[in-house]
Amino acid sequence: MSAESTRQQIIEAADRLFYEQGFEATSFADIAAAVQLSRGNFYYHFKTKDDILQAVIALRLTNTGRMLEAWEAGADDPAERIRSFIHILIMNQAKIMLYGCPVGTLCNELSKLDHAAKEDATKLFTLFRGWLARQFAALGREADADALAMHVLMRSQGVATLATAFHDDVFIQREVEDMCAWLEAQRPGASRLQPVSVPQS
Amino acid sequence: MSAESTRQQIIEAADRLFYEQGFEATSFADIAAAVQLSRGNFYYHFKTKDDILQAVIALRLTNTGRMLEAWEAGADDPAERIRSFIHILIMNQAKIMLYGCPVGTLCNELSKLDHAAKEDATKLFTLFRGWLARQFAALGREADADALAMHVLMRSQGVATLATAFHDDVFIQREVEDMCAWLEAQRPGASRLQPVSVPQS
DNA sequence: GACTTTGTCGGACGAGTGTCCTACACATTT
DNA sequence: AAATGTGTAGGACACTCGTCCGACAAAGTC
Repeated sequence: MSAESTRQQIIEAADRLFYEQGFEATSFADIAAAVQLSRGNFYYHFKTKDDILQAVIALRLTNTGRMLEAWEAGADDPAERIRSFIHILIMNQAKIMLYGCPVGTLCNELSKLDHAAKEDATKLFTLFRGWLARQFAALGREADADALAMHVLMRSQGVATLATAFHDDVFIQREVEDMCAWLEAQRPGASRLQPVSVPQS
Repeated sequence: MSAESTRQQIIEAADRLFYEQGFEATSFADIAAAVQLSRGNFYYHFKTKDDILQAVIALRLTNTGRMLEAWEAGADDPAERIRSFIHILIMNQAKIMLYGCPVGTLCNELSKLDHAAKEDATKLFTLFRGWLARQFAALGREADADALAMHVLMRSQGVATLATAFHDDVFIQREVEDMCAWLEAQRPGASRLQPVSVPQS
């Protein structure tokens, strides 16, 4: 097998395992078993575990960028694009209830470990943040686009954390709908007075 | 030193270290060093690491219960009590920006480890959830009290996660204010039409 | 055919892990 | 003074960890 494709397989397996088990709890042996390689052979592709982490973060940055481009190509209305973001909570519902948000949980773990790559992991958030802010600006909210972006990001993180703890898909559904209602209320054309945004039970 | 007080010291040190470093990343040796005990001596007080985790969760449940009682005693207005909850984001700002929410990060970690104690950790959330729901019910929102409680919990978790990633105290301040504005709008007496709830930048 | 490169294998390394045991200092009781 | 019980110390244990090495097979190059 070519070195490049083996390397890619390793990164993808590590990506999945870091998500499902966490970075520290995933050992070289785990990844090696997943791609059916000897543990020692790893050294040929990655000198250290941190190298794998860097590669995984780079992969996630690439994939995330592609996803954002696809959402942008898929809709002209900025609000519709933001809804695409919100709905990953539902699309990835099952995995989120098991393992949480891949970005949030990784950032949390690396922060606790005081790991050198924690700033790199935060770049994943920054990518979403910038994209969301651009959508809100396109929606006519240039002045507070970044604050609105952080608000959406905040909600998605909160939903993911509680969904993991309570395994409650009804909760996810309800909060996604509430988030979409909030989003509609952010259009500059919308009335200053809005229906009270309440999670319906 | 009495066994009871040594045991208590161990639990408190473990509580802090589990929060700051995470459960798995904290070793017996770390806790032993923190309370200046020999590592081997630990076995006298705790048979396994999981026992310490159980004790830490029990301690947190007790402390949380006490805190909730204090908030209840400190204000008659349910909204004021809920604000007490919201403001822990500001009171613990510094620690949250470093280590996140003690409850959320623990639940996330234990979920990934598929640890037996993950349900016990979730009880910490359940404690807050029930208390918040009772406050919303007292506010006159019996019908959707639990959904509102989850909504507040969700927001606090989201704020904590992003605060850890971005180390942004202005963001925390802004979201706390937005949350308090949202809270006021939940009073049954409040107009059906509300000012658009927007995080101010 | 000889030689180099590439990718893989099995295993060794030192360190650190959770767990567990024995020995001992001290206080209390008999 | 002797015996007992409590809390601590130090280290052994079996194991896993990340890291790293030397050997080797397959492929390509001269």
